[in-house]
Amino acid sequence: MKTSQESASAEVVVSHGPGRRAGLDANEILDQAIALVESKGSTALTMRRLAAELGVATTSIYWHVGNRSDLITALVTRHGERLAQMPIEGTTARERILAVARMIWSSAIDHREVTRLAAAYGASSLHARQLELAMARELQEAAVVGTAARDAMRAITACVGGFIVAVLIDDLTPSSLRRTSVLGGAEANDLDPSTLTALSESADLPTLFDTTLRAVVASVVPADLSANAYL
Amino acid sequence: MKTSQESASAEVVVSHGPGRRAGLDANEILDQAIALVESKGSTALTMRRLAAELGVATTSIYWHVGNRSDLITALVTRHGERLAQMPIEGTTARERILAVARMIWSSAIDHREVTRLAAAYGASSLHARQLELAMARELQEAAVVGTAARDAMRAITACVGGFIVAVLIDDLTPSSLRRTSVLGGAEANDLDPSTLTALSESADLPTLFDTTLRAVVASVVPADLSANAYL
DNA sequence: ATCCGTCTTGGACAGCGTTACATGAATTCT
DNA sequence: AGAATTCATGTAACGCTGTCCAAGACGGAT
Repeated sequence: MKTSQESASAEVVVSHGPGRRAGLDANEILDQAIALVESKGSTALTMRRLAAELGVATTSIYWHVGNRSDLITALVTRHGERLAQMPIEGTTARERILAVARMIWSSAIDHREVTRLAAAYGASSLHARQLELAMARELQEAAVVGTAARDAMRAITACVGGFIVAVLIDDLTPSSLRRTSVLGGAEANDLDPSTLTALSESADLPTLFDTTLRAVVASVVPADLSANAYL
Repeated sequence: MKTSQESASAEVVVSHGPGRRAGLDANEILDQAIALVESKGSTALTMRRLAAELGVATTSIYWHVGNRSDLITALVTRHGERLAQMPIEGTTARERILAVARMIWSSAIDHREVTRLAAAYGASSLHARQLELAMARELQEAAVVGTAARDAMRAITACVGGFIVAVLIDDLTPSSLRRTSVLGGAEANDLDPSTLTALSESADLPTLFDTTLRAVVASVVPADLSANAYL
């Protein structure tokens, strides 16, 4: 409704400059919002609290960044751009693709609150946008282009996302319905006792992530000098 | 707005049980809640709306099922028990495990609103509890027990969950930040044009799910008469 | 000095989960 | 029978949320 697009595209460089009014900047709001989310948790991001943290009336935020939807979208986009700075290591194509997957995974865990916020809002793909583009580049380097590249990316990112929510859920759930107790405390059916005890303990997700994604990448990206993609 | 005593008493005059008190049952509340979620969406489940739908004061729900947390937990559990009724088909162990994975996937999509609710509350593993137990049984049939079974289940369910949220997100996102437009509308960098156009179209997730999970299962479950689990 | 576009504000509205308290009905006890 | 106790429900309120509206305050242009 408001002319938020105009101010956003205008890229106001002079935030505190003398010519204009000294006041709020959209970027300043987003930075403060990111800091608030990362320090106090994703559920702590409320318009009133953010405004109070900025020493500003609540409605000022609406003027600068619009909706709460718009706020989160911009926040996630801005934060996602910070994530794609690290270089990608690895010699073979598969290794480099796996490295990007690992980067998505680890950065999501390092900034789990922002990740949670993005997930709750359905903007996870927006959050990992830059990193997914990096993956597309690496896929292209491995001679995977077109619809094959799209399918490969979709499969890899789906599995990566699954592992991410697995971790994020595990340290959030009220521990009475944790996966471990949910499955471990099952009625003694026809399962091996060693399996039951194993299910009551949590798995080593990082190595499990590595093993599984190696298999997924291998099934989608042809080995060097090989042709066929699907097993 | 308030349904006074007259209308409430006029409706509840008939008693559901002979000896005991007439009135609400916890199961009745849960069934109505499930119906409400599946018809009006996961965000429509609010204590007041559910109470209004039952023709009851809001606090009655608190008396019967407690918190909103408890309500959702019980709801998800109850709904999850309905899902594990279909038989599992397939001859080889891998096929049967894949069939269970496919069942989790398809039932989550068929009841996507309940799935969404469970995911938002972090109770997805509780939702799929019965089906995951079925998978544990099939793994045991394939001679995968103990920690290996736990790791296999964790890997498979993580990937399944990833694909589920991929679908659930895609038909919820406000289409301006859909994955397709998010990635397709990227700044024209060093990507193949065919890849860019492919990224702007949505993938065929069902077949992609099948291919990917086949690879994951194969990497975790040893083939018949074979020994090694990991590729 | 006036006007106007930019920015900021206080106050309201509807809705949410949750609780304290009161009230009525059914069962049980005396 | 009548009284006491448990069970089930209703009313009203608290604090919180996102959002909008009308009205101010400031700076530059006319």
